[in-house]
Amino acid sequence: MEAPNPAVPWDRDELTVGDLAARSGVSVSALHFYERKGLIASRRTSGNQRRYRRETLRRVAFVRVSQRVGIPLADIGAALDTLPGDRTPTAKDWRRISQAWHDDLDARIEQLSRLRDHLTDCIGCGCLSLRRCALTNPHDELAEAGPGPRTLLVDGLEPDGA
Amino acid sequence: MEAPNPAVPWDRDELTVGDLAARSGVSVSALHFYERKGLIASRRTSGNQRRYRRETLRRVAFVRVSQRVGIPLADIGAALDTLPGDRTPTAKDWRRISQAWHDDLDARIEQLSRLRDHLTDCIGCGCLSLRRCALTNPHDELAEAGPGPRTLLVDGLEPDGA
DNA sequence: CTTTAACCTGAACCAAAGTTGAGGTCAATT
DNA sequence: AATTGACCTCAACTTTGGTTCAGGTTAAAG
Repeated sequence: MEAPNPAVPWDRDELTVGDLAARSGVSVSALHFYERKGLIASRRTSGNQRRYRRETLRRVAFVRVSQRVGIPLADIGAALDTLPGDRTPTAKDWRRISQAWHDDLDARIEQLSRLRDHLTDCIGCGCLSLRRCALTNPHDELAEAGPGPRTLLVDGLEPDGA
Repeated sequence: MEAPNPAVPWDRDELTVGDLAARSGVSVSALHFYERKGLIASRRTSGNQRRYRRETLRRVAFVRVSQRVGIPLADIGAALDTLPGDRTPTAKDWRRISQAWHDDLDARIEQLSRLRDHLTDCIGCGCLSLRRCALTNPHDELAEAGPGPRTLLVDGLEPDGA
């Protein structure tokens, strides 16, 4: 049993979407979604079913790890696009694209730490006064993405009876 | 000029939505939105226009600061709901509810730091192997909110030719 | 008194990251 | 051959934090 059978319609090195879901822990619908977004790819059987290369497992793992780091799917896709298309990515390839996330994490940790320290100041002085508090004043840009809701304008506020 | 005029239709301690927008830096549409969500409140003039108490400025400032910290509006609203309804909140009140964000930031910074260090491990070993890598294995729960995409299940993966 | 700026409501729309459901096909087992 | 479970597509729906638009009212200034 389990002898290599060249007649099976798909190499047992290929995974069905259900296999991939079970082994990656990602739902089938999410895998379809990732594929629509170009994060993973499949070939189709004669019956139009997806077959994934084993390598895809690693890609999905990378996607999930990256999401935990807080990277949006679009950026993850861009990183995956820098992997070589002509050969299976090596450990070195993965190391390279992971390094970007590491740097990103460093930066975000530092921003959050600064934010926390400012918050401590503000708690200390009890202010939350728009004019004085650095927190309301995002001169250091943080989270300035998306359809922005205007910048905070902050002057002329102090005589706040409340 | 500027003598206290008791006949003006609204106390100059009240702000129109435009005033509040200008002074807080938040758009009018966002203020409407915050009001629908119960984060701020207004009285209405006879002509159905909003008038905000000056105190509202501080609430809006708190909302924006909290958003920078990464707190969702619903949680901000819940925090604001713990402020006294019968009197104007004091500096001590603001300090109290800000403290929660500080603790939250601390926790998130620590989680991100752990994540970064795990990532360093994984970069070091080049693995991203689902079985070995702690990153893919969110036993320490992080970002497990929302309609969750199942937990990662991770065993039986190693013989990955890719 | 008229004009204009600011205000009102409600509905529709945006992105992200999927989920859910309907209606239909494929494949493996009995 | 029939059944069952896994698969397919497409469309609609979810949440968060708003923005934009249409159509109509109010208020302040000239």
